[in-house]
Amino acid sequence: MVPMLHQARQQLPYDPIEEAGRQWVSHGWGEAANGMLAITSLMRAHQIALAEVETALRPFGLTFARYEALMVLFFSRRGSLPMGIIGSRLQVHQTSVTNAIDRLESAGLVERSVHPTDRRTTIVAITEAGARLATTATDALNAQVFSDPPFQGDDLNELVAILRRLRQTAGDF
Amino acid sequence: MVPMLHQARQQLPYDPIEEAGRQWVSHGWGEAANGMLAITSLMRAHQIALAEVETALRPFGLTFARYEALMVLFFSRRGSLPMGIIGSRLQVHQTSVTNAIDRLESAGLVERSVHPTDRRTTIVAITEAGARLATTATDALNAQVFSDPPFQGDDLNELVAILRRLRQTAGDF
DNA sequence: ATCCATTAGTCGGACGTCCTAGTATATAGC
DNA sequence: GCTATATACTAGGACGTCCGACTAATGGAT
Repeated sequence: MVPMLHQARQQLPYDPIEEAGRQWVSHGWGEAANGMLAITSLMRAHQIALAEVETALRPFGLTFARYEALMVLFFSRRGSLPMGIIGSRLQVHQTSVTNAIDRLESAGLVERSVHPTDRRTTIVAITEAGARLATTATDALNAQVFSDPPFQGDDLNELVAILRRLRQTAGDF
Repeated sequence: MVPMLHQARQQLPYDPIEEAGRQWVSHGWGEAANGMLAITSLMRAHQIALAEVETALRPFGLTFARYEALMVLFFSRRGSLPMGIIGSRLQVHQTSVTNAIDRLESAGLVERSVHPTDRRTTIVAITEAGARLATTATDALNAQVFSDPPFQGDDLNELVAILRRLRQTAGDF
C-alpha cells in the first residue's frame, strides 16, 4: 500500500541513484546505464508522490486507489459505470477494481447493482455521500499536493509530455 | 506486487489522463490540473516500467525489490552490509528489507550473520550463487529493458534530470 | 554502576496489485 | 435448440510496502 516515508526522509550524503549509474558504467554496462537510471528514478519518484497523496487522503479514509475509482464514477454522466469500464479507465486489473469497490461500498460511498439486461455485469453507482467526499477530498488534494507540485520552471509540463509519449509508446492510447 | 499488464495493454480510444485533465478544468480546479496530471502520469509510468522489469526478472525467480537488494550487496566492497544500510540505500522501510532479505536468504542468495561488536546489528552477505545471479539477471535486464528504453530523442536524459530535481526537492540527498 | 533513551531488527496486520481458477451469463455455430 | 466459446465478475493466494508494537542491545547521564 503506502508510505509516509518516515524512514526514507533521511538525507543521504549522495544520490544513491547516481551512484548506481557509476556502478553500471564501471561494470561495463554503460550502454544500459541511462535506461536503468530512468527506470530507477521513476520508481523513487512514484514512491515520493504516492506518499504525499496518501497523506493528504488519509483523513478522509481514502487511499489513492479508492479515490481514483471514486473520481471515475464522479465524472461519469450517470454517476454509475460497469466494473469493467472502471478497470479500463484506471488501467488496472479487474480484481483490483473488485477490491477497491468492495471497500468503497463498505464505506457507503458507492453501491453495486445488477445490469438490467446483462446479468453478468455489475453496475457501480456513486452515492450522495460518495459525491460529497469526492469533492471534499479533491479540494484537500488540490490544496495540499496538486497546486504546488515540487517542480521548478518548465519541469512540470515537460514531465507530463515525456510521460505521455512513454505511455503512448506502451500502447495506452 | 506486480504486473504483466495483460489487461491494461488494451488500447483506449483516448488518453484517460488527458481526459482527467479536462474534467479538472471543467470543475474549476484548473489551477491544480497540471499537478494532478504530473502525478497521475507518474503513477501510470511506474506501473508500465515495473511490469517490464518484473517480466524480465521472473525467469530468475527474482522481483525488482529483491533484485535491488541483491545489487546493493553485489556493489558493496565486502559483499556484505548491515540491514539498516540496505534500507537507507534502497530508501525503503526497514520491514521491507527484512522481507526481501528473508526471501533472498531462503533462495540461498544471501546469508545473515551477527555483527561482531554490535549484537543488535544483522550483517547480510551475498553468497557466490547470489553474485552469479546478480550478473546473470542484470545481463537480462540490460538486454531486455534498460538498453532500449521507450524514449525518443532527449526524453531519456531529460526525464532523469527532472526526476533528479524532484528527488532533491523531496530531500533524498 | 545503574537507569533510561536510542537504535537495530522482527512480527503481525492492513492494503493494493497481480495471477490463476472458478462461476454465471451471453452469444455464436451448427 | 443445443453446445462451445467468450465475457463479467469474484475468490484465494503471492508479493511488496507501510505502520505500530515488541525485543534486544547499546551508550550516555547521573
